[in-house]
Amino acid sequence: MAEQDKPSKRVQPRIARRKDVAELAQVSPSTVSLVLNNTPGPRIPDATRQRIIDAANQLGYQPNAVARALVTGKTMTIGVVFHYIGNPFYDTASSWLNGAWSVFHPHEYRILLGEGDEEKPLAGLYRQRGVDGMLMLVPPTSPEDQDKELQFMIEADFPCCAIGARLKADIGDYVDTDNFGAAKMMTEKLIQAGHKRIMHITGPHLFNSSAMDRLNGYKQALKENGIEIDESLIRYGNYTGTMGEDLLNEAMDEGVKFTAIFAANASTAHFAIKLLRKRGLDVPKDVSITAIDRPYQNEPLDYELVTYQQDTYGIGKKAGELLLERIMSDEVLPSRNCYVEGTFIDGNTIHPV
Amino acid sequence: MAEQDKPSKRVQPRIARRKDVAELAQVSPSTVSLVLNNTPGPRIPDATRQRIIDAANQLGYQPNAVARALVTGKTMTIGVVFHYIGNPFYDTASSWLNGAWSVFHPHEYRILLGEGDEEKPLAGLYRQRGVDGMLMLVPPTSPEDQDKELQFMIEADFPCCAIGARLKADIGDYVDTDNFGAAKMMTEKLIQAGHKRIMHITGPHLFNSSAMDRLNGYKQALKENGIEIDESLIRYGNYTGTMGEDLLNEAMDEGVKFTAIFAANASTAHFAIKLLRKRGLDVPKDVSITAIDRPYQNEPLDYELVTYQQDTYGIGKKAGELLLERIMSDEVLPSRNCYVEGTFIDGNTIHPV
DNA sequence: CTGTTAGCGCTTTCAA
DNA sequence: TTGAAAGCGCTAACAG
Repeated sequence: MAEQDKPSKRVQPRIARRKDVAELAQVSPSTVSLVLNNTPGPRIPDATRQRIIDAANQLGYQPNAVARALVTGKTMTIGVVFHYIGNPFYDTASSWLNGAWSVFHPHEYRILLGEGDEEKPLAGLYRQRGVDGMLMLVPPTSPEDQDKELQFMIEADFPCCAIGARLKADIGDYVDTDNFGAAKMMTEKLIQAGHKRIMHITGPHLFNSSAMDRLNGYKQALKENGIEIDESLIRYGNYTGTMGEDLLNEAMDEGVKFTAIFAANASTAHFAIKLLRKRGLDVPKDVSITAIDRPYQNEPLDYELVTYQQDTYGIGKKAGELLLERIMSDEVLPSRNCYVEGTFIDGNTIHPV
Repeated sequence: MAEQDKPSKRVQPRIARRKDVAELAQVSPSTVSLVLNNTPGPRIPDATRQRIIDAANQLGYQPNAVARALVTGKTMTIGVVFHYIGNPFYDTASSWLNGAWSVFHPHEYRILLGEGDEEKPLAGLYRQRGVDGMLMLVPPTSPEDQDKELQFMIEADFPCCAIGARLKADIGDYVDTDNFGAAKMMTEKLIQAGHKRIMHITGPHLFNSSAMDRLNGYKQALKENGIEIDESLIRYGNYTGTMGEDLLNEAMDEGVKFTAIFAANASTAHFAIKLLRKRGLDVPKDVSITAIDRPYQNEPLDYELVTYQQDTYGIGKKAGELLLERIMSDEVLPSRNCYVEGTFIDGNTIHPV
């Protein structure tokens, strides 16, 4: 009675506690835990066991996760952090999350959405909320951008996994598309069609490892095929279509000659195609184009981009698996880089030279 | 020393506790709380205060949210539940979430992603994880589908807010587009262009209140304009384009005559347009079309749909605000239905009859 | 087999 | 002005 008398205007039907179950089942609270948690050691007779289970059901009892977390030190919560973007949710993020969700949900882990804060993206989730592991979506590539909290977590062997950009070498897990390989492949598609003057419009290669890898894959393809790298053909963009459009416009104004473009992503390719057409060129007759990822596919386009489709769901799933494994393991696992295979999508944006 | 000796192979740099701060600052643990929480009553002298703050900074101390939650009863966590869908994340969900995030984040509330489970979508978040409030995305409309947990929460005056479909009348808050008004408007656009035989391809009106409201808005528009409702013109779909396509195909095979279509959403409209063209009809010359929401706008379409664009970000934000207000308030607030205004988008899919 | 006990880290009276 | 102590609900030894 007395304990219900906190002066609150909300009169809530009290959520059943362990004690309530114990009283109803005529046992002590710890026995309730023993039974409901299926604790291995002690053997509770079936009669008692059943009494407790019935009581729990009757009261709709579910153990308070907060109290449990306090004593076990595990919150059964995975932090998901989106680095350095204003909006924490965007389209591919959904499918990464779906993949991760699919592995965590069955294990009773829940996803807590991170700070989304440039200042302290990790501190809160790790130190305050006590998440059991962390999934970092597109963290910054360069070491100096990786904050002290990350450093602290790494030294603590805290389970974490990066997606979409790797951390410093050999630190934590990393799951992504093989951006190097994909870029190399998509460049080679153009080379195989006879192209030699291939422009590459990059992503933000200084801040994002996927953009860097794609750039390197492009270069490698040229090298292996005896094509000299011409810096005037490399235009440093940032994955946004409008930026890519401007860069291409600039290059064309400069009179740079090229017969093909490998665009770092679909949006860049899309805007490039728009611009080329605006300037009276035909795709692929005059300029062939490949890229990575597809334009949003629910809507019809009047071209079919030759591209490499990332498996974002698969990446999220794999990342979840690695992270879960790391969380489950008592040992400190070595860092793992893991590439999830995507799909080559053929189309009509390549024309033999 | 002894307390570090738990047999774990992970040697973590210990996260600083309140006690550590207290020792470093030469005060008692409770004084640390007093200072760091800015507790109103006691006046700690500035010297002590500063010593504590310095110590906290030096150790990177941040209060353990789990322990705090256990004693305060507030987890500073908002549960977000996606009802009855396999994948908890999808495109519009992102923008709802972004809106909600924008209000919760500054108040230190974090978002915990819900069960996504048809069995017990609410129980875990509410009873186990102890979230302070719940945002329900597209919950089922019909009372019998609203589970017992929801009933329990309602009786407990637990703060919750539905988005995208309302709960039973006058229970909890509800934020959405004014689907009735929007549907009425989009139907009237067709009527104003002289159309009288207007087909409506609905959403899942039995399970989703937005679909139901749109259907009613359509009917109301006809009524107010003296047009008799012809049941053969109402085709009961489920918001998916393919379903809409089949229904339209069926209707046309039956020889139903119509000069316009009000589609319940953009996907339905899109597939309808595709089908009409396939069957040799021109949009809008032969059939005019309006809908609600726009097709994915980053890609070019060869039509511009006359439609009503929902403000999903705004809806999420408003829902967050109502929920936060409810959480903050000691009193039990009355239920509120709140409509967030969208935008009429003109296009070229209406042709005067 | 089951109950008692000692915390997990914190907030919050209440004393000193 | 500060510290001591109780307790949030639970787990996990350890007794009995």
